[in-house]
Amino acid sequence: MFSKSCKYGLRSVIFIAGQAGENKKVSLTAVASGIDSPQAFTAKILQQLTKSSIVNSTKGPYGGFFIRKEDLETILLSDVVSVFDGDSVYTGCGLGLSKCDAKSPCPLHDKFITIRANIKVMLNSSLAAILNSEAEENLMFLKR
Amino acid sequence: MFSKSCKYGLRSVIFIAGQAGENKKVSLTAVASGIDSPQAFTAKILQQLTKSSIVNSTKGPYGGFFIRKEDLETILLSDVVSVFDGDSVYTGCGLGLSKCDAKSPCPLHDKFITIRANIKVMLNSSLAAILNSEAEENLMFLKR
DNA sequence: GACATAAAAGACATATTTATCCTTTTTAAA
DNA sequence: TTTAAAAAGGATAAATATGTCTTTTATGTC
Ligand code: SF4
Ligand code: SF4
Repeated sequence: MFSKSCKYGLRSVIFIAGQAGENKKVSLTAVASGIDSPQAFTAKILQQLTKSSIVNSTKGPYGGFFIRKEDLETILLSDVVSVFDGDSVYTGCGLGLSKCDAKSPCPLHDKFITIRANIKVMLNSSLAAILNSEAEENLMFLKR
Repeated sequence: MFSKSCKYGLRSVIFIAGQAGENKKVSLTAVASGIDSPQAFTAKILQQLTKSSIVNSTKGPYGGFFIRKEDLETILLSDVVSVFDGDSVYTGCGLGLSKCDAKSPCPLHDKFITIRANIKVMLNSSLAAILNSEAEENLMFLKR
């Protein structure tokens, strides 16, 4: 469904967002251990996320990665996915065909449309929505 | 969604099934050009499909790949997918987590369940169903 | 049996994704 | 100003996916 990078990215963002309460910053080490991912690779993931300004960062002591509280509402999961996997989720064809032509659709057309619509709905969740759906600070699921 | 191998596999099977009317056999060349895929790689794909006895084959002159008419009803798209991508479609986790625990689900749990259910429905289509849904021999969509 | 044809099998090649390591730059605190 | 913490960047390595090529094996025709 999503690339591994994308999954780490989603988990990273959710983890960092979980700390956004007091504008707290988290270090690379904290993120990697918080989502149980390889640290060096996670560094690259976080770089991409900061370059696309989904997360912010400051260098030096007491620095780290963070997301501002007021941004939780506006950042959508789809924003994160598009950084890593582009729009393949929406345009990708179930049979690997290059064109999806609604006029002469393949036999799976309708079913694929449904699936894509579901995915779209899911990715339209804001970070705030994700966090609210869980009991306070219970982000343990990220480390499974 | 599916690996490239899997997509070639699906298209190959649908193409071969389309010829199953008269128990006709099709050569590798015919398949590759019929679904517009790299020939040498398609050979590998077809090997895997015969090894898992989804398609049959005979060597030598007048040989080729074929699917028996009576098997069109029983072969499901899910059979093909599982050859190439295993059960990752069903078990794979949207966040790349190793366990999906329904007791302490992640925030995306419900939405993912829905998506997976849709995929399951789609893959439950038999080859016969796929072929019937199209006007006779109009399998041009395979070459897009 | 000799020959031609077509798939099977395995060795080889390339591309992409995933992951690690090491150095440089920035920054805050002492 | 020195020092240490932390991200940024570049180079590289390992793993996987994708793709090609050559040889072997089976089978129908003559
Ligand atoms: S409907 Fe058919 S042609 Fe369109 S994207 Fe899906 S598989 Fe491809
Ligand atoms: S519901 Fe959550 S834990 Fe379960 S598979 Fe989906 S993302 Fe993973």
